[in-house]
Amino acid sequence: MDKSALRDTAPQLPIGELSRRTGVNIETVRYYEKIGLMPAPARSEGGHRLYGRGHLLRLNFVRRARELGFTLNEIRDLLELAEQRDLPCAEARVVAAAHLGDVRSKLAALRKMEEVLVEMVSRCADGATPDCPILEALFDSEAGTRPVP
Amino acid sequence: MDKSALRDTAPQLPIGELSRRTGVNIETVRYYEKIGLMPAPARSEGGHRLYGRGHLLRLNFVRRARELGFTLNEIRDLLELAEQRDLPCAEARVVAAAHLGDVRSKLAALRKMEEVLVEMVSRCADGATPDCPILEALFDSEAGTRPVP
DNA sequence: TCTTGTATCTGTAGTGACTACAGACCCTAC
DNA sequence: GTAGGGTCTGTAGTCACTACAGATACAAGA
Repeated sequence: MDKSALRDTAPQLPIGELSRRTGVNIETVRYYEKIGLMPAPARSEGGHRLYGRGHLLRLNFVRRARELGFTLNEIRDLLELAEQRDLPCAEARVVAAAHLGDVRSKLAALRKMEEVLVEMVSRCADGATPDCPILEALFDSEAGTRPVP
Repeated sequence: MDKSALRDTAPQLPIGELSRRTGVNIETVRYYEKIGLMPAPARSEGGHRLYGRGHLLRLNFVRRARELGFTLNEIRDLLELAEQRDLPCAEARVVAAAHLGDVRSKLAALRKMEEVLVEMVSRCADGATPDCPILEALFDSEAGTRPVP
């Protein structure tokens, strides 16, 4: 891919078109501009934003990275790397690997949650037990209580 | 468990002690009071909050439910159920089962993310490729693009 | 050219679940 | 009485948007 295409900002698309082509909400596009994630585009005489191919590429990048759970700050870093010419790869790998670590700990936490919830719901299978095991489990102050030092 | 203990609000513990015993941050305790998740406790002459056993039970409930990923609104519902005497179980089960559904879809999404990230990071194994496959993958506007209707 | 309907503009405020202050006040132990 | 904690209120910040109000621009048809 030719990264210099990122710099192609020849005014062409209004914001609605950009939004439709990228699947990113109009308000979100403006928000990205406000926080400096998207460069300010050219404007029509009346003040409407006009985007170029570079904006399209960049916004697609952002969307895909968001879908993968990268934070906007991580994406900012990745975009900066993408604009450099010399070996950004090692650094991009660091960002991606760190993020993979995050994803994996979230996965582990969610798997535990799932386990406990399945156990709760199944213990309460008929939904007519007098003392609800779900509420009991949540009230049980022993389980999962932080040790008092 | 005797749920009427929830109503035991005889003033005993200052907020710091409650915080230590439940593992919930002091600021968070005050926040829960502000949004009506915790009932306002008694006060000392000087205006310091004094909590009873009911508050302790309730806050432990909230913490455990948060650890399981319930939202504060879901927890509000569960607490209301817990305070009713007649068969709240079926309803608690509905809340828990819906939440289990949420957890499972988050799990599925995270597993997909993990898969893609692993693939990205491994393709970039040496970190010295001239065209970084991580950045390429993010720029690739075909993959994952919303179909234009 | 005028009108109509849609697109876009700016700016502000709200979401959830907290966290982080500032500046004042209280409480306990020595 | 004083030193050092603990606690008070209120406000603002976080993240990543989303929702609105009220004004203005633009494109297509009559």
